[in-house]
Parts: sequence; structure tokens; C-alpha cells
Amino acid sequence: MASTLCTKRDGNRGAWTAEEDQKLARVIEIQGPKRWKIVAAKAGLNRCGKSCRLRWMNYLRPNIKRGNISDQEEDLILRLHKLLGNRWSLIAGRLPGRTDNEIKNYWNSRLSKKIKRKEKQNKILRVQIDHHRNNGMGMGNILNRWEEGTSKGYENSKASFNGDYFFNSSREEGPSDQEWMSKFLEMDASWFKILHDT
DNA sequence: AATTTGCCCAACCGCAGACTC
DNA sequence: GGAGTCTGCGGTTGGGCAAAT
Repeated sequence: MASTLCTKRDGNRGAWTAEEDQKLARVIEIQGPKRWKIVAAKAGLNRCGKSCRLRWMNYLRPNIKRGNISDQEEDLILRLHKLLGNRWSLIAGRLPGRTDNEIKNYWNSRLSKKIKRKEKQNKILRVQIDHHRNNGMGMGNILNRWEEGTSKGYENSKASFNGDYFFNSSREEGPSDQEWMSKFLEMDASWFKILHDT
């Protein structure tokens, strides 16, 4: 299956200018965000359709939020990534105004490092727990609980996860953002608590 | 002051599923 | 039904900038 070519031969590359943005926005206003090859041609831009689509989706689209990802948003990204992995478009779909590209960048530049640090801390903590246990220091139930929680939290959350409900591809047929958020939050917070508390 | 390093983010690339003819 | 095209996705790259040396 051949993909739409979008190569150096297709012309202009690199950062978009304000003038290009205006031209693109004007055409999309008239014919809507579809048939990107035609949009690119009509806008008179030396860009391929794919490039135009990306610019629209990540920058020009109305209601785009840019920068300043809040703590709540970060929490949600962490939770969703734990459940879904690198399915950025699904994650972005549950963060109004955020794009998959922005979330992916945010993850790669900040959160992945944050998680690595947490994992490192957990490793150290685990070694300390083993040490205490082996020396009969009786840290008791608390430590055992912590350990159980760490190892089982994620599996539990997966087991109770209803993918059809949460990620119906049609947003119209799926739950509203508010419903979705409250269901999601009540679903299972255990692994997330572990991530933050340890 | 000049250079290096690291971070952030916009944009590009290749792939694959969906769609059209 | 099959070939060609369009669209959307996730991974990667590279330029700009600020901080560190």
C-alpha cells in the first residue's frame, strides 16, 4: 500500500510562517479540515497535504491549549499512559484542547524521566525493606502491604478496566468528558497512589 | 565572551488502516 | 475484489534557546 508522498521534492519544509498559517486557515474556513491535498493546493502553499493537516491539528485548530500543563492534567496523563501505553491520540482525546504531539513531547521530555527516577527510588526502597526483613527488624504489615500494593496495583487496575466504555472510538457515542473523568477517577487509584507515595 | 551541553517542541518520516473508484 | 489515495498514528529528528562551563 503506497502512502501519500510527502518528501523534499514536495517543496517547502521547516517552520511555518504567519503568512502560511493565514493562507491555510482561510482555505480550511471555506472547505473544512478534510481532503488535505486539495487544501494544500488551494492555499497555494508549497507544502504537502500531510504537512498542512499536522499544522492545523497541532497549532491552528480552534480551542487548542498551549503550554502550562497543569498538575491535574499531568496526573491524568500518567494514569492514562499506565493503562494505554504510548497511545498518544487516545490520551490526548481525554485532555480537552491538548494534542497528541504535545502530550508525546511532554512525556518524552519530562514524565518519562520522572518515572525513571521513581523506579530508581522504588528499587532502593525495596532493597532497604529486604534488608530490614532479613534482619528480623519487624517492619511488619505496613511494608508487606506496600510491597503487595506495588506488585498488584497495576494488574488490578487492568483487570477492572473496561476499554469499550472508556475508549469507544466515537466520542459521540461514548461517555461525556465529565462522566468519563469521574468513572475513570473512581475506577482505580491504587497504582497511582503508589507512584506518588513511594 | 565563547563554547558546550541539555532541554523543549515543531515538524518530518514511515507505516498501516480506512476509504474511494 | 483490487489498486490507488487519503488519513491518522507513533517514533524520530533537528533547530532554537537557556544554562552551565
